[in-house]
Amino acid sequence: MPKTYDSAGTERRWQKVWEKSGAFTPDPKAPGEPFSVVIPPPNVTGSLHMGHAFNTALIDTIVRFQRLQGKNVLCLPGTDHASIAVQTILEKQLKEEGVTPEQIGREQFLKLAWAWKAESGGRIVDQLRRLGYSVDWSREHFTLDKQLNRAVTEAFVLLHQQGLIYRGEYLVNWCPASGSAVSDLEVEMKEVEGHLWHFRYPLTKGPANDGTTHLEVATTRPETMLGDVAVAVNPDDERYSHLVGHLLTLPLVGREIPVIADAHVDKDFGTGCVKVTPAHDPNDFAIGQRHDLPRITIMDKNGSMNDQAGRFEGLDRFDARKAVVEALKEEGFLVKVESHLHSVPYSDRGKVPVEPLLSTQWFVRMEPIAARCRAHLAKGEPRFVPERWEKVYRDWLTDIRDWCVSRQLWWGHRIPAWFIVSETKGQITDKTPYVVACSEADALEQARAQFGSSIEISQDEDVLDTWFSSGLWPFSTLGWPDKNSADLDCWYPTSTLVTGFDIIFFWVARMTMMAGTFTGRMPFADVYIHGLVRDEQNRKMSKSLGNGIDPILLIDQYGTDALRFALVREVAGAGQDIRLDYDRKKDTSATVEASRNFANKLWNATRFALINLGSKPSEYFSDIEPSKLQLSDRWILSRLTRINYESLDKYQTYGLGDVAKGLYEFAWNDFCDWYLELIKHRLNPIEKTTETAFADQIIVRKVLVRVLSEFFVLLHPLMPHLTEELWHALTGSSEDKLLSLQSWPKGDEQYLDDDLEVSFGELFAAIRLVRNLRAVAGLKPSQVVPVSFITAKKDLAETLQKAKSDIQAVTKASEVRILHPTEADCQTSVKVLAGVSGELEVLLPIEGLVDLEDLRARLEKDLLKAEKEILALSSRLANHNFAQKAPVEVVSECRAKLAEAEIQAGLARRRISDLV
RNA sequence: GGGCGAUUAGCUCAGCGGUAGAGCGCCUGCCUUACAAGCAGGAUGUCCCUGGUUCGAACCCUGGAUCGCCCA
Repeated sequence: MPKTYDSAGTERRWQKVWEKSGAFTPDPKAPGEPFSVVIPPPNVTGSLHMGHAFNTALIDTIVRFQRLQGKNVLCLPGTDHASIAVQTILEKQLKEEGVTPEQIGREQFLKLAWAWKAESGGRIVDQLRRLGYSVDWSREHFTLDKQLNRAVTEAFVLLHQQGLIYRGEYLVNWCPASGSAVSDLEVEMKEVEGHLWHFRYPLTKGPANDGTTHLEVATTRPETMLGDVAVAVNPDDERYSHLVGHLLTLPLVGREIPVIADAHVDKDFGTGCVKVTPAHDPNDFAIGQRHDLPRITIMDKNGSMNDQAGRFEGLDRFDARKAVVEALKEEGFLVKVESHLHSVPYSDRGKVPVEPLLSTQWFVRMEPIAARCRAHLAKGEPRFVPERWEKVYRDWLTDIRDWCVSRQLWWGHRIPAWFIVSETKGQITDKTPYVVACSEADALEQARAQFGSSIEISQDEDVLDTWFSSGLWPFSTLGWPDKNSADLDCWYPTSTLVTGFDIIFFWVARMTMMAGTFTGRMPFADVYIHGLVRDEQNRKMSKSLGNGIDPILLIDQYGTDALRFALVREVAGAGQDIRLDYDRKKDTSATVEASRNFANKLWNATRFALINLGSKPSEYFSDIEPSKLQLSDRWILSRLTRINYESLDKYQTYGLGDVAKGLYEFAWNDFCDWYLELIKHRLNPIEKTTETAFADQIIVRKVLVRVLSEFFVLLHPLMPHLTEELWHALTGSSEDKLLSLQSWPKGDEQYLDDDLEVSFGELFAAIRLVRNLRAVAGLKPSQVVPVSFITAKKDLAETLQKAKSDIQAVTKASEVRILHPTEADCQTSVKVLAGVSGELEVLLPIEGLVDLEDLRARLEKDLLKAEKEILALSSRLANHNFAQKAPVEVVSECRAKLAEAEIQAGLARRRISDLV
């Protein structure tokens, strides 16, 4: 074995072996409780980012753990077609070539899109493989593949049959950049420093009774005044109530518009007069509905002014704003301009302000669907981890709005609706009748039944929101709508969904709604919500900021296992964002490097074991006879059992960060730093020939392989490649026997020993003290000196006595003596180096080498600490309330501590006076 | 406007009623035949502020500050 672990070669090799073995391709008929996870399908928009790596690390850890529990585990992979994102990329590419999508046509465009999918999707799938994802690639799906298209079509038709889909003219969020409607969720509100313009709208029939000649309105969007159809005031606003019903003349346009009263107008905002533009503002749209006002659209779908805008026709919406303000100013209607901070809706994808635009779209009626989810949630379905996200989810379901599902794009699931165009002279208008069907043939049949045989139909040009297909993901990928799918029977509902909080509404809620509607069940039992990976400045990683950290770069440098371990280890506070440190100049990450070092540590610990196991390591995988164990063996076996139980518990309750931390500490501190050091002298006994030394060598080898081989199972979900490699190296198993498919070790309860672990804590403190004194004395590692331990504590003395040879080895002692304070020789040695730990004194009899002042300072520090503790403890005990009200065990513990501190102080004092 | 989260060592974070921890960084000494990606030893904190509950608060409750997020 080489001295350092080669992650790259090892990882690649096991990834191939795993995939070839079919270990992760489960059989629905196999025994074992089913456990299933569908992965959040990454968009085929480029390459994997750190968020995917994080999500993958968590899912794969869970899934591999469940496999070790003997479950029949399916982890189903796939990718998402991401309509808008992909279409945007392609359009940009075409634009560079000077071509528009319209010029090449739908068919050709889709060919390009599929080519893009093949390339980008392929790259992403390769990257998922490099993360060591133990998914079943034979069941891979793409949200736009045939099977899923069938599911989407079926779902749309069923929703339509149930009256949950409707088509209508509404104000939608129009993204001029992508040329499509987007849903409410795809709109992001941004605080923008804008202006509030005040205009004067004159009364049409001259001054009113009180002499009023005009009303003053305030707006943040002056260009929309071209589409104004009224001015609204609050009915309780005495300033204007007498004017309600009067007509105003709209400047620049000349249209006569009424003054109306509407309770939703805020009297205190601006002038209390609101211009009403139903076709361009959601609030105004509502006012328009209440007052039966006309809707005048003044913009086209590119965001420029249409023929309703008169002389402003053709101007882009932002240029039109300037022009309208200028014109109003020239004609004397502009009163004033104020700075004004307000929220502007931006398109998530297009990164431009969304335009509320009147258009005919398809909608899903959400309330009845959401109500079903709320009923499930009341029964705890699904269960959110951490719990607090449940409220977020419930609140959204409670105040839900209908979902605009049509997108004016080509890349996506085409809406299965056909217009009977012959009814409207070959044109598709808002009034054209339509049928919804699973196929064109069905549609034609339906249409003929309704409208006669000589009709012509034409399919809707639009596609569905990508999330519509993602919403079906947990069951469409398992075979729905097929009635008899073995996969669906076995693995649906799925066990756990793991995803970021940022898509609870987009995805989690859509899946529960779709699943509730089509399967009558919630699609997963648990939802494990994690945070986002942020950059070193705590910023969200994003393409536009260019602050993403490429996981592959870190994998190349430190290995997949190191990256995975680092990510999971940081996640202890579940649901919290994690910040990954990163040096952009050097492309290094100290956090991941630390995990890489951990991997290397384990590599070397195994290497050490193999060096010391002789020619046939496999001989030591046999039962351990407890009677032959030494104290340190019992101690490490106790620790092993404990970490086994703790890890099991934490894995099951999604405490993955705790598992990682616990295993790290066990391996590095308990096993490497202590146990391996304690047994070195037994593995290489000086008197190799004696019977007892030989027998002891065998037992220690057995313990060594037991601890390591079990530990590899416990760690395997977190560092799959490394553990698979080391487990094979240690056990000598052939490649067709995989650690990935082993069982979780049940843990040997007989070794759990609290008292032993406590006394080993004291033992370690004593050893540290010796080392410390050696450092003070400036002793070279090679110099051996005798060491005396003096204590009145019986059990501690016993432990020390039993571990005497171990202590001698790790303290480089020529001789170890364990003495009771009454024994004379400890009193007489004046020229010694002494230290105090708890109720234990340590003496190193060496002369001349010591800096006495250094030692005095040390002892005085010890004394001070002890005295401080005595003060704190005794004053607490002096408090009657404490003695009376605190639990007895706390009080007695306090007394014990005080006694110990007093002994310690006494020892320190005496040693100081001995120094002279 | 409503809600959620965070605030602990220089940095990243654990701890969530019994008097403060880890990793990294830092200081000192070591190439001690598993590992210098390492070993041994060491230093480091008004646990954001404010009241309160309690024998006892980093932890629970009031109020506030700062930062971040979600929904209107």
